[in-house]
Amino acid sequence: MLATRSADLPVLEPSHPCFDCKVRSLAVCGVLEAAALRQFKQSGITVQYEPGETVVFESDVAASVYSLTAGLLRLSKLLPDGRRQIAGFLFPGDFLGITMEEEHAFTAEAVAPSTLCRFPRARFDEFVAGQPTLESRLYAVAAHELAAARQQLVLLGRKTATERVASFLLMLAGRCAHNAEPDIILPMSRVDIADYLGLRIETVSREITGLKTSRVIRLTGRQSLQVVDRERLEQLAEG
Amino acid sequence: MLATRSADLPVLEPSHPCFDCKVRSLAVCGVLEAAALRQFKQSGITVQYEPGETVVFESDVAASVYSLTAGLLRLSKLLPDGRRQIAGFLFPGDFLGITMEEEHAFTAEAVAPSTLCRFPRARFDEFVAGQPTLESRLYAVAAHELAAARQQLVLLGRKTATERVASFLLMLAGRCAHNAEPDIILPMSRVDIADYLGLRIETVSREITGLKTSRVIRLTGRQSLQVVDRERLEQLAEG
DNA sequence: CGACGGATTGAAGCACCTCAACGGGAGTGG
DNA sequence: CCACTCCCGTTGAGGTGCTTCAATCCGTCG
Repeated sequence: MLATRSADLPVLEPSHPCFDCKVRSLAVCGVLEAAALRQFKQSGITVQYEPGETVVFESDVAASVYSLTAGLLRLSKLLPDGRRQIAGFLFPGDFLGITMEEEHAFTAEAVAPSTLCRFPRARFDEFVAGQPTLESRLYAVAAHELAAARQQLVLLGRKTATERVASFLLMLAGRCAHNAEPDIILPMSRVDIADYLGLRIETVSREITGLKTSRVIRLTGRQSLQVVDRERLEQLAEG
Repeated sequence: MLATRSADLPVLEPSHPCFDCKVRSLAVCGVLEAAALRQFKQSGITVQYEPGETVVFESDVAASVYSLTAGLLRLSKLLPDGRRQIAGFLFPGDFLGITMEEEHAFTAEAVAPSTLCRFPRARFDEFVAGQPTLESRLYAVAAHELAAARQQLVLLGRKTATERVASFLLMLAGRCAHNAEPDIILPMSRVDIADYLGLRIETVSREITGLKTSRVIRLTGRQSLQVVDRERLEQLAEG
């Protein structure tokens, strides 16, 4: 697990700019001491985006990096004829801006209303250079993202529609595991799910209906469902 | 480009253990000074693998990291029923072992006869902690791999068979660009190509035949070909 | 209420897969 | 030197899983 153990998290004064942050233990900031964190936070600002708004655009100069504190982003790429692939979703605590290139390779858009801490890239790099723990934390985040992306390669290259949807629901279930309520929330539209799984929305819809019909899941709303037979769902996800 | 500019490469004594290394400028080692490099090299050994041999196995404990100096590796994952996805190929200069997990997530096997420098993970991590330039170089490598993996997500999720094969040939062409001869070498079998592109070998074969028939490429051997109409190939790759 | 956007359902098409046969170069052995 | 085999790649014919196109449903909002 990437999250810093809470025992390691320095306690902050109520006056600290990050005092209220709910994702500090998850975010890269979690490795910083109170003083360093204050300095870090002061070099950035908080920004908000509404659903559908673009945070960074593919081929934009990568002038800033971001830490997502609330909401949900999607990372996507568009082919010339309009086909779209979503490379991943960013959840609170995730970092946006892992690149050594001049330009962003993917577009980042808000799926839900989102709050981010934005840092000028130059200032960020400079700060990182003086904070070895932050640097190695960034490496860990990059390694983690790389493993996730490669796992997704297996899904897109070799899994059937049923396996893809089952894998996706399990991934979301993992994300929701900390919740008290048993519902899995689908914060994104069917179009986003389809573009993430390399399917069409009709296929996603049919697969979800199929899982419902075979009593593996139960729909509790258009954006929420419950896993009835977790074991079966895991079997389906692996083929 | 990730390669260290040759102007930055320290000149080595003929007695230096890395004097003969052909990929130092490409590998992570490229950022080390002669003395540090000597110390680094001494903490590892050189190992050889023949085609088909396994370097690391999926779910093996990640006890070592490697730098590939010659040959070709494939990173792959097997589903329970035998379906296989290749997540990527490692070329000389590439680094094997970007992970913060205890276990490897993918199997690494030799495609061609391969030579690697192997370092015990603990010793490696320790060394890296004392070499900030190496640490940031590793981050750059991870970021680069991440971008490549996400690019491959687009290919697997949204591209047609023709587009996949065309993209693949262009990738190889880029790898061979430094060569004097105009031939693109396909160092891996059709099976490997198919498992990398999320296709069947029959489909790969048909697509290559199609490109040959439409005079976009010319076959100069089973493992080599020439690009006749580069522009057309690029159009085909993008849809 | 009607209109709208997102989701579902249905029917037909097609890109790629599956299964099967064939080809051709490399190695082997007589 | 040719015959044989093996392995890998190619080609062909038929099947299928997902897509495409189209209609319908349903919750939301004016």
